[in-house]
Amino acid sequence: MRLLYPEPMTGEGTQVATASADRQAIEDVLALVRRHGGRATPARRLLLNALFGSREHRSAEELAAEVHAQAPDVHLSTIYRNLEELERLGVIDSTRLGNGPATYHLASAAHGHLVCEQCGTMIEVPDEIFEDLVRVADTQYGFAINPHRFAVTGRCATCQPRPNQPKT
Amino acid sequence: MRLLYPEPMTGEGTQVATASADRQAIEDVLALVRRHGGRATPARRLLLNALFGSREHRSAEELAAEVHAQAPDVHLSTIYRNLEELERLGVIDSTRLGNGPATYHLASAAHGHLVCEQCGTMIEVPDEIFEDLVRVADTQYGFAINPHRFAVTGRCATCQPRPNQPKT
DNA sequence: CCCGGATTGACGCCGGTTCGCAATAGCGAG
DNA sequence: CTCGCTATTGCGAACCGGCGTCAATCCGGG
Repeated sequence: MRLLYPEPMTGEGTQVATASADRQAIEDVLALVRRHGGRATPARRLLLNALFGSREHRSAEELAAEVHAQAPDVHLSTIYRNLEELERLGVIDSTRLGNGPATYHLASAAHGHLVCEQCGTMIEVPDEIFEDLVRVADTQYGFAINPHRFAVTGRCATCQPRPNQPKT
Repeated sequence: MRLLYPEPMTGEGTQVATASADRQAIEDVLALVRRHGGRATPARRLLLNALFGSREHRSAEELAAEVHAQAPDVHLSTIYRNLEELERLGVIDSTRLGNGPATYHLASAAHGHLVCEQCGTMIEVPDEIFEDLVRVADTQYGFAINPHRFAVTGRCATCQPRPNQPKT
């Protein structure tokens, strides 16, 4: 009935252990959750573990898979509910890239996304490239752009309609 | 069994007739379709009618509803197939705003979109505000942005955290 | 007028996400 | 340590937009 918590030394063999710095960050997040009337549950911890474990973009299903590796009966809907909660608290960002599932990552690793509408390649870009757009949207429309929640679509370098063989 | 075609003078009473300029444009599109090996079908015409009828953004279902007003048995999947086809031919653009259904509009009415992630308000903006972003993405990443296919999310003027709430 | 291929309607499936409900379990108070 | 309140969970089914299959139907060039 217990031992659901990620114990300090679990990482034997295949499992990549969460770094201790992350471990601390996770506790901080849980403290934040508690401060907002929430509770620290195993599922929550495991999800945070997965989120902190690697900084990459992952879909709800992928995160669920990771959580399941340690607690197979955490339900998908629980994952979704916790992701929603964590997003409300500003801990993570969710981004909808193209038509596929939404992807989630820590808000601290914030950045924009360029997604090729042909091959699906995703390029992470620093927020600075949105500076001008942000400014114009603000001054002209009073609109505050959040560059982390949407994907900029277009064609990546290799998928562009080439001027076929311009200069041999 | 017949009379599915929008006859030249149908617009009596409640139905808003498609303007004759649009009527011409529709024929042009159909000519284009034919040139690409496609055919001019009643469903196609009605869908174009709906698209030209008003320049606003509409979802597949909304367009279907409009088509159904004149031909109730046009199937939704036919709408989707035709929308897809028309997009391939460059006649229309589809844009995914937020989580809802995709919206479609004539490519000739091309523009960008700012969507408030709180109230859902959508602001149409001229392509020019993307100029800088387009340039930077191109020079730095070789990425050719298409500003018509995605929505820029953020907070509209009325949904922004007010300045009288200094987050102390 | 005929024929082949484009198009259609019917139907059901799909992936991603959400909802309703009853059971479970944090955690602060006592 | 126990208790109780309520947040949270598991479960399953619903939901939603969209797409695939297939046989029947229609367009339109010859």
